Amino acid sequence: MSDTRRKLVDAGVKLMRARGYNATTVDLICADAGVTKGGFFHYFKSKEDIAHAAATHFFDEKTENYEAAAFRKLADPLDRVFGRLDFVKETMGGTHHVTKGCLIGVLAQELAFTNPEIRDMCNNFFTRMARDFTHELTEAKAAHAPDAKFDPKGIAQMYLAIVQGSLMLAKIAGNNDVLQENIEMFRDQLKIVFGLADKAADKSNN
Amino acid sequence: MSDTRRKLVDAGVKLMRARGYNATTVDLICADAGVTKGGFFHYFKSKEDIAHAAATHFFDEKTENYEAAAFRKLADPLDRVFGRLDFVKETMGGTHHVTKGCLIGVLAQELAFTNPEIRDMCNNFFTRMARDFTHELTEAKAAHAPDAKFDPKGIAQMYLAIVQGSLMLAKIAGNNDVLQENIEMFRDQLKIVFGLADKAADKSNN
DNA sequence: GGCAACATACCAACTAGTCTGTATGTTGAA
DNA sequence: TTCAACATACAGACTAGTTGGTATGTTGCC
Repeated sequence: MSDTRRKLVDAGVKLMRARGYNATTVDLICADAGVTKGGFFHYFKSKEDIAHAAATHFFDEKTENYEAAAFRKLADPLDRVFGRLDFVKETMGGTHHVTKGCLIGVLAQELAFTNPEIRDMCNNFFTRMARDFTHELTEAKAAHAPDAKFDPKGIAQMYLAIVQGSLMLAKIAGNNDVLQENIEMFRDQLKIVFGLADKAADKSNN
Repeated sequence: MSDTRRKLVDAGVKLMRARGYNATTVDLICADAGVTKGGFFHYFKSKEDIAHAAATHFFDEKTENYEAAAFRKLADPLDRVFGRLDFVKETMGGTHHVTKGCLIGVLAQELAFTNPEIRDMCNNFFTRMARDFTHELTEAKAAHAPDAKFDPKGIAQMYLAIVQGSLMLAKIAGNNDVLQENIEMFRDQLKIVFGLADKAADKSNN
């Protein structure tokens, strides 16, 4: 694919992630990418067009990273479930690296009521994220807790909400502690749900 | 206080909640409030000024609603903890009423990296929300599970993230199911943490 | 020479904020 | 009581700058 197009998409991801959709102007994207307006509109028919491309690229890249991650190759599906949590903790930023947030989340918050196309795209991405985790939870349940009554889909939705909510709070607070702590709490919850915790109340940190 | 000013604040809350900060123009607020530009700039020195006023009004109103809610009068702090969850489920929309989202969350997502003043204000509001719930959890712990090792502050942060994340997902999905389900899952988690669940794995819904 | 891949100049609409004007109080001294 | 002096609460035209998008080049490769 064209190098210019990629530069524009990268700039779009970077800027919209930090500034949202409306505050990211076409000129700003052009400047950041080192491309002129003519170049921009050669590849994208509108600003909304590059938002789609940027979100899709962002999602695809994250998906590829997940597919390629070490935890994906673990034999036991439950190890993959917990491995995912470690992976998120690492990639979404160690304690000293503040998260840049999730582009899908930013677009979703800003455009949910004003741009149906982008809203639907975000909903689609979120649905796919949840579905992916649901599959893994379902396998893990079949292998380790077939009689448990929890709903893998519900857990996956919960996980998505926790990550998205924590990313926002981390962004606002200026550090990743909330994200790290909440993932650990979710891990404890998962352990309980899978019957891996001896004493429930002893598992929370601090 | 001036009726005109209140109309402007109400319009600001309504519009920014739905459209975010940047897509809400001063003219739009004026039109919605039935006030002219001169009137607007008589009461607010800038657009950012009304965003502060709108967010503050939104937060104060929510806070008052919480203070006045029936669950606040329950004698047992643990009843108040669970009562809060019921209250949120009711007020944030029954199944057929789609949430309009949280103004603080919208402003936070959009302006976290571009407007330090508004970011700090949002962080302040979130901190106060978490602190309020932390107090109640601390009391409940002292009364019902003094030996449990869970951290009330961590639980409160988790709750905040779940609510904010779920509100976003509900907005995007166009219905409140995620919010309702996630609050129920959080309730189950709380029960376990407080030692109220007989069998951990049986408590998740569905 | 023809077409893709840009570059440059430009435009109409919009946007936050200003400016001048005016109607309606309020106040305080004669 | 009255009236000048001043304050408050708007109204609405205006401006300087911005924005998404277009129209028209130019350039280099097949």
